[in-house]
Amino acid sequence: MENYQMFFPISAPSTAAQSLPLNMAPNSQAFNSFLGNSVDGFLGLKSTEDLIQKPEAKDFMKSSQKMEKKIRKPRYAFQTRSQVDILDDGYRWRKYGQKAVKNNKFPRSYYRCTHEGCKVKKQVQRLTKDESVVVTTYEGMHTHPIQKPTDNFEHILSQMQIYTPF
DNA sequence: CGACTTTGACCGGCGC
DNA sequence: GCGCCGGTCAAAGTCG
Repeated sequence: MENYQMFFPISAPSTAAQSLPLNMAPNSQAFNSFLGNSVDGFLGLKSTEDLIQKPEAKDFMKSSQKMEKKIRKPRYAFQTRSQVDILDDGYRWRKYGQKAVKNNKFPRSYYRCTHEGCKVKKQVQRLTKDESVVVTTYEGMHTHPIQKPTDNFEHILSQMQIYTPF
């Protein structure tokens, strides 16, 4: 259970970031325990894998984007306690939208990775229940190295204000 | 001047 | 079929 810290898609020291294909979905037994109310700091993590696939049979002429086989989108949600919405994970994000969320007075922000050919998206939103909690939902995987001058892990942790109960 | 935000419009899916 | 809703586009604005 203490291995969840490697699930952060952030610029962990050197190799950890590259070997982070976010493949924690298969045996996600352990993650269910996160979904309850856990300690402060890292509040939860869940993957919504198969619920996302759309029936896009008729979208075959959506020419602008090549649809590569069946597009199933695994999404991974991280809940962190942070004062700021922008959790700098080492990648560069371009904001492309913002919408109000029902039952939530805070808006949700939509970001896309700016790397060429990288179609990773993420959404950031806060909980109405507890406005100090930020939910970041990642969609897709990065297939390229981190673009920023790598921050070290501790800097990021302090930025996210995570602590572990160990 | 390039990179990124902002923000209303637009669009497709879905429920009624 | 219509209207709501969640997600995306894109033009204009902002910032370093």
